[in-house]
Amino acid sequence: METILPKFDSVFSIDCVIFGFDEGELKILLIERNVEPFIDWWALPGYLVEENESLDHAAERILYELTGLRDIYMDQFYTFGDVDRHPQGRVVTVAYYAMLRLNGPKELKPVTSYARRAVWIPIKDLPKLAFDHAKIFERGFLKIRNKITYQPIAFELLPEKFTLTQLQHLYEVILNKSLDKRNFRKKMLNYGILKELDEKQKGVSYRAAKLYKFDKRKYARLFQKELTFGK
Amino acid sequence: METILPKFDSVFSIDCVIFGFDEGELKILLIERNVEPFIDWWALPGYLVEENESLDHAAERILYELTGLRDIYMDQFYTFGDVDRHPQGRVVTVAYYAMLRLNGPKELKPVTSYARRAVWIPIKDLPKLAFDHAKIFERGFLKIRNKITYQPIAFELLPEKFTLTQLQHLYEVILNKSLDKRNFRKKMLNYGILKELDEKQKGVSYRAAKLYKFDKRKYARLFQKELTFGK
DNA sequence: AATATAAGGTGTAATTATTACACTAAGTAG
DNA sequence: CTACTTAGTGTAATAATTACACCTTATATT
Repeated sequence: METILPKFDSVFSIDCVIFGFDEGELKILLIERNVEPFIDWWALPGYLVEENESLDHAAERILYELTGLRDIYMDQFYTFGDVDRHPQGRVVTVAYYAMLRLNGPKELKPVTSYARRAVWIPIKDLPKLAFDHAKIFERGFLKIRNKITYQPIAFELLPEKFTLTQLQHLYEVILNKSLDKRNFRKKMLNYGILKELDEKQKGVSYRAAKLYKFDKRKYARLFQKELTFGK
Repeated sequence: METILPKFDSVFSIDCVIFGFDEGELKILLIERNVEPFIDWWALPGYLVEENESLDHAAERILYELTGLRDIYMDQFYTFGDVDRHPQGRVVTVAYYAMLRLNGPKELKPVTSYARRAVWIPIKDLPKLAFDHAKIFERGFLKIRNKITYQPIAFELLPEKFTLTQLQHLYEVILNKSLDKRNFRKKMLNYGILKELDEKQKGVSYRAAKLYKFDKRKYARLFQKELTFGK
């Protein structure tokens, strides 16, 4: 590995692809930058790693500063280190994704100096992004699309109580294909990681669906098992 | 992301888990360190990233310096950034794995200053490793174990021409379980990514097995498809 | 009260993939 | 020519995946 430190000025940052599911759409949280470079551009939330924090800690901090939320499922997925990815010098960035239950406001007032505001934006109409953030987003999205086929991470995006139709819809949005209702239910219920509640949906203008809860204990058992989806 | 650079002295490095398959064993390439810290310890090959090279380039360079080989399949798998992982300061390291056809000598004379020598060591008897390299190895190994179940990366480890038994043995070593010969062959041949040759093994003191070649064209088609293994 | 609307909820048969399992064939060495 | 060692092969049972359509239930409307 390494010998005499440091060799040249370098710095690393964290960037986060924060997914949320709302109004039947998959969204990510973007910030409007307040500082140069790329001032006024949309960007992924991210910032430099502090001197005395681990990468994971930095990722959690950045998420907290934007959303006020802690203890969110985050996963590191790739590190981007092209020489010219930052116009002001060498910055290597470690990318994380997170999945959030969306229920708060659509626009957040972040408690950071570098972002004017943070907004949930549907992934199907993302604006141009600063730096190489479009590439980072792409890779993060690919990651969760793969992951969802063998690990039920989708639950992180749903409210605590949800209907099977909501769950299916989320899968469809992430996988970008439609699934067969009967097969989907059969498969999901077979996993045994859903707890059927004695409750039904409220406030809908049609037949209310049963609500389900995600069973974390049983989920843990399935953790490493591969699950796939067909049509 | 980032604003005014840099904030503090920091540096990043690459560490490589380089797999090879030889004498029926899965091995990795370790170096004996020539410099402080951890002088005389075994470590994963790795070094600081240069000012004007990308991460991928640095990984390839490090591999080249050790083995003289270029154009090897390498994949970034995780970045380790605990504050205290390096005794001399903050070093974030980006880890790559590589897979190599092993046919050269078992000990290499690396053309680097920081390594006294490089040796292929079976993963089942790894020595204590410098820094957090044991953790890095573990994660890399886990990665290829998962990956091999859905992508035929195993071919990178075999000679150009190989027998089905050799291939099966490699799978067994990586997955750490024995597989059924008939099922394994059926499945492998079904993928259609093997080309049967008109050649047989030479120099064995028993019935010689047919040799196969890996068909890269067809492999590319299967690339994203998931393949799993049972017993 | 009757009707329309909209989503909820359900089963089966066909196909495909996975698993378990044991013997004969072929070549080499003595 | 015999013994040894690995190569090579098929089938039946089980499990998983797919394709596919109708009735039910709650609400809203008249």
